[in-house]
Amino acid sequence: METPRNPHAITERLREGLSRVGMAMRIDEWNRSKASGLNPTQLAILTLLEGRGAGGLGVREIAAHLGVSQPTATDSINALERKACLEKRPEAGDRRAVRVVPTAEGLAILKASDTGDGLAATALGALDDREQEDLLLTLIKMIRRLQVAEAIPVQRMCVTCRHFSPFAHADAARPHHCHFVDAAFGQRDLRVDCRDHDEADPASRAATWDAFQAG
Amino acid sequence: METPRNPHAITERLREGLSRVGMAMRIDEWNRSKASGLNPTQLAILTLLEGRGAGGLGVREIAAHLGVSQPTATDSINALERKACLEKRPEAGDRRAVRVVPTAEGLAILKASDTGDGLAATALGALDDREQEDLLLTLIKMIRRLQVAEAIPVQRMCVTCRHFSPFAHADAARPHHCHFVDAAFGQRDLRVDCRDHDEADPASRAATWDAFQAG
DNA sequence: GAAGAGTATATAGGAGTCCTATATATTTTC
DNA sequence: GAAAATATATAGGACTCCTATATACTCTTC
Repeated sequence: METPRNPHAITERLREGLSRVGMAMRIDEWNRSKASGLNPTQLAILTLLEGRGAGGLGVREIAAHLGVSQPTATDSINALERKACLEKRPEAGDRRAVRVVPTAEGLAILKASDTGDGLAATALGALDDREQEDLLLTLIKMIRRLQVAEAIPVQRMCVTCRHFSPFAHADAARPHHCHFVDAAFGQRDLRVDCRDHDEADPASRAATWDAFQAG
Repeated sequence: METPRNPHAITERLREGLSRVGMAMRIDEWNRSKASGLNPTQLAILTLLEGRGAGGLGVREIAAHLGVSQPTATDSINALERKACLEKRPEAGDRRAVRVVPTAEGLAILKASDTGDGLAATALGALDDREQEDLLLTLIKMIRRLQVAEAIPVQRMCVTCRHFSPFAHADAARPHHCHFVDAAFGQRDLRVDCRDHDEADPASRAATWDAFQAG
């Protein structure tokens, strides 16, 4: 595994590459934020809350999903509350806790700011269908590893969902099955953040992953 | 291309996935920053300057590489200057301009903070050699597209370098050649940010890329 | 059933990021 | 040599982000 000079591990170069792509995504987020009056962190919180239903999330959960400290999450939640984009509701049965729920106003701003194009779209546009699918599987693997290591909260991915049956069908284009919607779907349709996600228990998560990998 | 429900484009899910991995990398950067006393942005600037030699970079260039506004770059450069991690030297021949150069102190802090492991390493550890190589190629494609679109400054990648000859050798394990070190190397050794990079002119960049893609 | 331990959130305090708009000092161009 | 362009700095302001700690509950345990 000789390299031209100053050998770096491939993981180091992958990190560099991911970081460049990440930079483009940050620029996208700022552009998106200009129209809305909310900065990227605030948009990230609303995005997180969107589709989690009326139950909302606690402050601590939001912090974990954003990868920031709890006081930082409180800061940003307060900023959004001032702007009437969300509200804190008392949690029934625990008077210390709070449920953070987006307002209709907040969801409208979020929706309006979603242009759907930008630098991330440009970058992904360099890839053909096959490469996109491979990238999706690669990212899912990486995210799952982070979950298993308990470095990030469980994401709402198909591969950790109770409703997911990998390679349940013979059809190579649509081998998987989702019991929630009771329909077959393909590798490229795997979800990273599905609002109908229902976390499976650890044992069946592991079994599902094995079946997914073997398929 | 039916999906279980609420069909999202695959690009949307890829963006989500990249964003999760990016979050893990941000957490890494904060962890790294704790020991050093420099925050992630400051470490990013030093990383950028490291290996660019005594010539350094201008404020505007640094801003472009970080994807932030010029005043923001000035802010962070000043913070680093206060901490004696870099200095601003007058540019010979242009009295408006400045060359930002890291100090030995700054480089030492940078080096000391580089643990080499962390969440990014964990995530990448879920991949086998083949997947890592594919991911590297995918990222290079994406980054190149962003460069071509002039969304980000030219990165110091092999595929835009004057010294790079793609598929110059019959050896499938080491098909490429670097004229700077005059050695053959493989796909998985492609650089994302090589300090010996020498940007080729647009015409030969395009020709090199075509040859690289065809190979 | 009252300490004590643990958990959920808020506050305090402070450095620094990040923006837009604008000022200052030079080059460069016509 | 005036106007246009360029390189950086300043001003002003909203917030992010941290650590440490306070406050208010809830759960455990003797």
